[in-house]
Amino acid sequence: MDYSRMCPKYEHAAELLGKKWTGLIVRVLMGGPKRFKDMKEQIPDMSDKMLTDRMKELESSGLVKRTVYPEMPVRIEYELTEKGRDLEDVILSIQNWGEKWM
Amino acid sequence: MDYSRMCPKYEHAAELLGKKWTGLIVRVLMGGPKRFKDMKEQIPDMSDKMLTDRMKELESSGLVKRTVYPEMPVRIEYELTEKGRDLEDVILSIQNWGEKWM
DNA sequence: CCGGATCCTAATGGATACTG
DNA sequence: CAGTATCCATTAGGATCCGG
Repeated sequence: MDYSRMCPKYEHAAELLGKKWTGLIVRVLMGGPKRFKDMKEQIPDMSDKMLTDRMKELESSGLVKRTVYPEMPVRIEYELTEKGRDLEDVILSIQNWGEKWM
Repeated sequence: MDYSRMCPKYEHAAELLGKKWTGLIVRVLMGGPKRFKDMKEQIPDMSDKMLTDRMKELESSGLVKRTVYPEMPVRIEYELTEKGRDLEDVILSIQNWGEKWM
């Protein structure tokens, strides 16, 4: 049995979730669509670069949808896709474990 | 609302699980106590150093218990603690999500 | 058998300043 | 408002050799 080749999907998912800020960002988006500045307000310890980097990752992983509203000034909203919303169970189970043991 | 200070336990847990090999190691140990060489066999892509580093982390985090049997040659076994075994739900929920979406 | 020690590279995290 | 760009420090990951 070779676990390193057995569970690539698991590994990929875990590495995604384990990156710093990712879980917090997903949690914020669980509250509905948000703008860049909204997220900065709710996670003030995170730098602009980190937020930008993570949003790009989340978008390219299909967890988040980015919509540009061509107003003036331009408005951009981020919202979870179904794939992203489906993470809720995972996040709750990590949360429960963390509360119990950390 | 400041999420970055709200969820330190969640963050810590997620970063632990997100590190490479950690999930696989815990999965292997779910099958019962294992020796160093057993784990290398089941996760052959992982280097000795990675296994050593992860086992130390897991031990100092209280997920794994290390027992030395003073035989000749010395035998060392690693097994999950209750804290470690309690991760099963978390791992399964990541697994389910990964299978569905990745 | 079970690592430890060393060395190296790549990836990540972050501070700061700037822009359409 | 919603990012870029730059630079720097730290960490993670890994190859290889060594030792009780």
